[in-house]
Amino acid sequence: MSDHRLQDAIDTLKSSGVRITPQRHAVLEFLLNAMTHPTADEIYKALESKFPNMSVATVYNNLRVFKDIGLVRELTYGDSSSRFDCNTSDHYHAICNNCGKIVDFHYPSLNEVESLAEQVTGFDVSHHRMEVYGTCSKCQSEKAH
Amino acid sequence: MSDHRLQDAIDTLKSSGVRITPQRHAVLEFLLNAMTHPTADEIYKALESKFPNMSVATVYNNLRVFKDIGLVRELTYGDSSSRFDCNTSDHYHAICNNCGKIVDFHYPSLNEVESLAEQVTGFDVSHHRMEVYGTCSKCQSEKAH
DNA sequence: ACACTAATTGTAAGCATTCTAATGTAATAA
DNA sequence: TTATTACATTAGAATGCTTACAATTAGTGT
Repeated sequence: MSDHRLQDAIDTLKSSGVRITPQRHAVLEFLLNAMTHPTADEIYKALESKFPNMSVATVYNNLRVFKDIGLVRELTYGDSSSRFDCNTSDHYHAICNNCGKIVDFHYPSLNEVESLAEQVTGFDVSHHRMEVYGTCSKCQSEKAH
Repeated sequence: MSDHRLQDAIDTLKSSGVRITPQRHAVLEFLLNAMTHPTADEIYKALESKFPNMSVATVYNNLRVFKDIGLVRELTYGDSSSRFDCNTSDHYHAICNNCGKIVDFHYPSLNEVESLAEQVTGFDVSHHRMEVYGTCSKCQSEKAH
């Protein structure tokens, strides 16, 4: 299932002239299989058993490469470190104020907002971002006690 | 005009048991009059002629106080430092990919999104955030040349 | 296999933000 | 008014994330 997405991503990289190194492959594979939206450090820690000599810089370098090519999105919330999301299909995020959990959800794209913003601000709008914040179901039930 | 908002803000602070110090007053006043969404450092630099001995920590401390009380919102974008917005009325932001300019715009609140997200994710949603990204009119005309 | 060039590594450096301990100051009650 | 108390400010150190750098290593096309 994700083999397909992985192969597609590798093809995209190759056609951009990017070399496929073992570390790069591992970071990409980890991101594609991740159910969460990991930080650079989480990726680094997850791969250090397989690549004991890998540098944090390598993780950051590769994330930047993936981002520039459009394979991953960088998510910046209030907390200190960025998170990375390789799901490039249109979706939004719900973020728990209590535990930080991030859940994806789908919603028809807000094209109207973009076009209204263009009229009002004079911008040439390329994309938008939206998140909802609240309490996840787990934290809700824990608070009930 | 902004005297009114300033006085309201001060009243809110007082009723929360927060003391009005000269530095605090200055940070608040600067934010209320700012047409932009300044960073902590921009506030610090803007006030250093009036308060040569003021510490950066004071700016951060006061911004946190204002934020906790709900007088300002912290905006975290991709760039390194947070920006602060004292316009608590419902509005959204358009951000220029080229020069970083931030322009406010109004749009009917996206309540539907919040309620759909609640159904799909099981979250108890408190609020949402949205931005559109693109090229501002100034950068558009500069690129034309 | 060779050569070319990009990628990785380890560490240092940069930057925004927070922490700490000492000092200062506003508000309150005696 | 004065003493007390709790909160604010200050300066600088410390933290944590991210990037820069120079040297080494290793893909890739021929």
